[in-house]
Amino acid sequence: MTRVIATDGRIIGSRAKITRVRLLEATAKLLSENGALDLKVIDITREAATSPATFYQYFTDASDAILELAHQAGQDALSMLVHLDKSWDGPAGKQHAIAFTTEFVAHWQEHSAILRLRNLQAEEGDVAFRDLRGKAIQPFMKGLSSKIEAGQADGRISAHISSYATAAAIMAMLERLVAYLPEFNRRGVQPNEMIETLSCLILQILTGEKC
Amino acid sequence: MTRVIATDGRIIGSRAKITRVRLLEATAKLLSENGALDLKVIDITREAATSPATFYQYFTDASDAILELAHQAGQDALSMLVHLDKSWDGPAGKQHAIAFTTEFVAHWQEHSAILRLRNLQAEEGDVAFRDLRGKAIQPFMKGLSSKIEAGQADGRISAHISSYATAAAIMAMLERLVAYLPEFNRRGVQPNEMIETLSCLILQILTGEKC
DNA sequence: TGTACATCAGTGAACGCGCGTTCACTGATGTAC
DNA sequence: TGTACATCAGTGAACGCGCGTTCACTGATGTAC
Repeated sequence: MTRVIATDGRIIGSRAKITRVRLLEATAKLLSENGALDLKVIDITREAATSPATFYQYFTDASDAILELAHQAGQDALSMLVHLDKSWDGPAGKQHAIAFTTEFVAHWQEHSAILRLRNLQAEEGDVAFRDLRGKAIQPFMKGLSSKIEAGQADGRISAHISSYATAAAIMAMLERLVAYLPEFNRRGVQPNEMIETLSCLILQILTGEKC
Repeated sequence: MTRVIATDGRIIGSRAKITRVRLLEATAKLLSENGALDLKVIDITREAATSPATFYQYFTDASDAILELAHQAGQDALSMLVHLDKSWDGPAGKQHAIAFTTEFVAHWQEHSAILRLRNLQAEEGDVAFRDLRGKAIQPFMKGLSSKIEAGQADGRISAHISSYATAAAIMAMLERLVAYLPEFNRRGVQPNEMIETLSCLILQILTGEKC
């Protein structure tokens, strides 16, 4: 994934890789501190203590760097898929649901600035971001919808709902609920209470069992 | 809400109001066509066939206009609250759920560019947008959580989940699922199928009944 | 182990564009009599 | 009903800033012998 050639055709060695990473880190930092609307290449290079010309050796523009960050965030999410591979039936289901939810929420909290921007760009029609998002979400959608389909085959879940739409609804809940966390804080709802509730809902949707 | 005084202290008459509306419409149009990242005051005035100086008579800057649009969108959402005032118990519940879901989704589709941006700004810490969003969401949260609390009082819903977190989860689902609609299209999931599924899930969460 | 050369990596400094913003002005509309 | 004046509304044109982007250059590192 990491390109081996700079934008001007130079071959990138180990030293250059470090600089590139520094630029990416600076981008991520500014993104979460100041938001997407005033991200500037010049600020990134200031933050990374380098020069604008250097930035353009590694990225064609700011959105190129963001795309890379979004890609990395997507990769980082894959590890939690193990929780979807297991069966959530029976008493152990709750533990899996909680583990999955906890990790998903933590992942979104950690990468919130980038994931938010990725989604915004995707929704505004940027093809590169849309593809990236599609690929990042696909394994989750698959894991969730196969659980629903299994439940439908067993008759535990109503057969006339769309497994794909249901999986999307769960993803929507997970992705978006992180935005409510600061509000939860203000209202005195504890994070673990929120995780607990969310896990319950997801488990209920996926297995048809109340919890 | 609509201010009666221009930024330079002039009193705004009926003619000026029309110009102001034209500027707002132009802002909304550009926002949904080109996205938030390259919205420019100069483009807004070009679109509205007026001059930059005129824009600054009515708004202090672009985000001032967006704030106003977001406010209007919030007002526009209030009408669907009637569906939450009714009881969703019994066989009629499904109809109310579908009506509510349908209107909510339609509302988000209509104002997606602005609501998306409002939420982004709110999450990135802009106080004005956060307040606006808080106020817009509040009646929905209240309507949903009181349904949940009623269900908990009846014993139909587990008592150890947070009604607030559950309400937020439903809002999250509703708000975010609109982003999946284009993907649904591509996969051949019909919009009404999605509404149906979403209504089922919400009804199940709110009443504890499978549907 | 040292020297010469090739290649990798970084950047100073400048250019130019386009946007945000404002001011001083013109034009349009309303109102008093 | 017309005229004079006050007020509302709109804008041309300019300023200046700051950002994106590039080029030609210097400096650092690696490698051959």
